[in-house]
Amino acid sequence: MIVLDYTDRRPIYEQIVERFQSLVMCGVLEKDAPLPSVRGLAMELSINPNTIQRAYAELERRGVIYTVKGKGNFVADQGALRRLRREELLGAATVLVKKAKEDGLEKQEVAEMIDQVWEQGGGKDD
Amino acid sequence: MIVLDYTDRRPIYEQIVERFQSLVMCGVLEKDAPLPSVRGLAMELSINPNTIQRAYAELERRGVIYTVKGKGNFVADQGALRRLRREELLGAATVLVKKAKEDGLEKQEVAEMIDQVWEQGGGKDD
DNA sequence: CTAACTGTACTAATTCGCTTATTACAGTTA
DNA sequence: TAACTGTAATAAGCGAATTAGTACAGTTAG
Repeated sequence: MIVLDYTDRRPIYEQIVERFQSLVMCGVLEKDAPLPSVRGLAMELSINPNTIQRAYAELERRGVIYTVKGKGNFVADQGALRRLRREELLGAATVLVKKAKEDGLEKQEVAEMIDQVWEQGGGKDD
Repeated sequence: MIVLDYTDRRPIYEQIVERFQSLVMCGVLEKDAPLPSVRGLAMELSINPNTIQRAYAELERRGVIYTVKGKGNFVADQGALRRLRREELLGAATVLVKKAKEDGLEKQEVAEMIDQVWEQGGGKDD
């Protein structure tokens, strides 16, 4: 369910955060579904429990999951998550626009590029 | 010409690389234009010459600039660069589209988002 | 109650990449 | 020759990420 990419420059706790966020967002993990235990997942990934702990703490801070001491971590209500994803989407759009402007492209050109990627790109509606 | 952002998580040598790449890409720096000297730019930015050196080495590796020992660094022919930036731009667009599809958005909605970010975002044409 | 799970907290040590400091060498040019 | 250019190399410092280890607290099944 979780795969680490050690060639990725981002820290692994951040990869874990992103990964669970995606799993929740796309419906694989539904509301109140339990996440792997801190120690269990650490064992499975052959990393330190502290690192999992850090990832879970961040997920809770973002409102993606909630914690019950002694029981575990569970997927939270998705209201906050939708807002979060909206922000991420805006972030991605901002990156793209920034690059495009740096290169002196016109808005029209970016729109065409989006159009092209949308059609060809391996997405959900294929 | 070069501004460092210490709140940016990326290393400064990478910021310098990106910055010069943009300057070349948008035509501010044309073919064979000289770049600031290693020591000079280091002085101006109050950082170590080694860091500039590293950035210039990377720019040369990418084919954005070329070096003449004893004389300086100069902007290379832009053929390779255009292809490079095009790829980066496509990458950013792909990330955006992927996220959007994950969230079940329509192409139209993404276009509107781009439009909005384009207008409000502090960009080149303000 | 006990054992075996859960999460939480904290400190020390390590590792790794970025950056600095410093020195030295080599090519160019006025 | 003097004052620029780039290049190379080593040592040191720093900070973030990660590990290791220990301890404490809540839950649950036997």
